[in-house]
Amino acid sequence: MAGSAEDWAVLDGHAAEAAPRLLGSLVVHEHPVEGRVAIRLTEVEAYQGPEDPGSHAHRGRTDRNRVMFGPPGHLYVYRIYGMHDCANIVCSPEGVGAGVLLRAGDVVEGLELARSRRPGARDRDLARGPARLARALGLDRSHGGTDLRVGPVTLHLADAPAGPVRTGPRVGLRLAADYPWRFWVDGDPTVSPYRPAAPKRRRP
DNA sequence: CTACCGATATTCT
DNA sequence: GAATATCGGTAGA
Repeated sequence: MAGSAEDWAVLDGHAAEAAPRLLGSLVVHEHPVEGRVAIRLTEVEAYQGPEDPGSHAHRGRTDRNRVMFGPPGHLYVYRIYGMHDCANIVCSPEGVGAGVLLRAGDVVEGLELARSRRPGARDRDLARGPARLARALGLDRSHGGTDLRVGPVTLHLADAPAGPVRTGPRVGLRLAADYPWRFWVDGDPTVSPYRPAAPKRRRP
């Protein structure tokens, strides 16, 4: 496993400081029968517990978010809009609920397998968006709570991102949309397109 | 490339 | 009962 103990300490502080450090890092899922897919992260978002109205952890511990209140360096997977799963890395000391959402990346190993999991998608779209990334990697809610030092899902921290890092508002949030806690590698084609939060639907 | 729209069920009030 | 850390299709510039 790459990354010294000192490197992993970055996951034990504030999510907004850990997030840019995750860019360029590798997330690997070794599936027992299907095989291995590795993704180099190009876009992430920080969600910092109680001080962040946009975080699932803002109102305290629940059944869904309890993993975020556990030890850092574990996987938090949630379902959104009733159909998609998205993966986060817990980035806070035990007892504090915070994490970093894996928004996009580049498939650097297991291209064939990733393609088979995302039929019809162009290669650069395989992991372009949080639910797409989770799907290309073969992740679902059953992987919630995975220790990323142990597997089958592992994190390999990079020394530095593959290019200059940019910062801006997060995607799809109505609450706290102005927090500049989205981080991405500037100019990378796998970074997801920006979409503002869906406006409140008119009542019938 | 951007913009809009509908599908979907889990989660929390 | 309402909201949602999204995506794929279609339309248009």
